[in-house]
Amino acid sequence: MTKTSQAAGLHRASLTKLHDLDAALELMYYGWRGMTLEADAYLAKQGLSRPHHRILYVVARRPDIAIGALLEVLGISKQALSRPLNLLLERKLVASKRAPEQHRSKLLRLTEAGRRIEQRASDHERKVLREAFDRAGASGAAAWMAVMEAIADHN
Amino acid sequence: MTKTSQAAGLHRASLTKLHDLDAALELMYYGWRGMTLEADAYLAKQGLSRPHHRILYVVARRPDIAIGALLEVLGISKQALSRPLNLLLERKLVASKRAPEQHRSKLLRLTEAGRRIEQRASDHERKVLREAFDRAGASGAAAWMAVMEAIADHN
DNA sequence: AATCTCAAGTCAATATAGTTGACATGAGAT
DNA sequence: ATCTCATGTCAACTATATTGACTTGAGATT
Repeated sequence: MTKTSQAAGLHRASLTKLHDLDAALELMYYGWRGMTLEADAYLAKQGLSRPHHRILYVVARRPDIAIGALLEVLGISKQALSRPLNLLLERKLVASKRAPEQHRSKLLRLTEAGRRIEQRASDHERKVLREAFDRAGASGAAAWMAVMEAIADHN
Repeated sequence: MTKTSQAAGLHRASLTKLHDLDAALELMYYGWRGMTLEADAYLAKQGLSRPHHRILYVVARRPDIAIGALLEVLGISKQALSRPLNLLLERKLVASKRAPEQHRSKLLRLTEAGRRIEQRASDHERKVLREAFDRAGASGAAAWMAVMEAIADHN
């Protein structure tokens, strides 16, 4: 977890392009890495990682989400959720309470500390995007969004 | 590996946006998923997965690459490389030979079968990109590339 | 010839992120 | 009383990675 290593050689290795879309394909790969690199380093310093961040991100945007709904949004099994979520509960980054009327479900919310960590981690990612959008201008940013939507929603 | 599951609930969950860049941030996540979904399904049918594809992709574009150089490009440890690479060698998707002069290093190349699988897997990814670029037009595609480069090289 | 170095390979232990299956619990609904 | 439903937990497993320690085989150096 120390990650002092050569940070995955990722200076966009110079590979021969066999197809005209190879450059775009590689950009998707390195783009993901570029966006998450600093956030991951910050999270690692907190003893957390990507799955913890995903939980924090979703709970921040859906306060009082039930565990079942969280599982659906994240698309993982409840057993896979339990470890990272329990860590977040232990560290009091997430708080849970029973629903007042629907006493069967447990509702999740971020604590102040959880909100702070979520915000800082996501800020690292948004900073990278903001700088890229600033360079590209408003029209470039809009075009990027349109292309990404087409890719994301493809089928 | 069967992945018959509900494919990770990934219909871009409707989350409240706390920041104006949240939408972009989520698009990066779902974009990666959208691009790789079909390729991963194809690879799984072949009993392979992402790390195998990364190896095939790099070796296809750097014929006669040595193992040490491959490790650098991939940014992983040799122990992490050995399992997937050995599988590819066993299945004769990758062939290795000793360098003629520099007999210490082992040079890797794709076989015909390896080339075919690499091409098909990457084709799935390129298809998604091509459709998105077609919708966005040449200027949209260029803008996307420019933004992605800024994100990838951010550092 | 003996030794040093270097690329590659392998063994063991560990971490993380996920899976499925089986079962327990506690509360509401019938 | 029992059924259902949301949650929680135990166990066994898989895949992908890590570090450390060591071997092997070939070339280079002394």
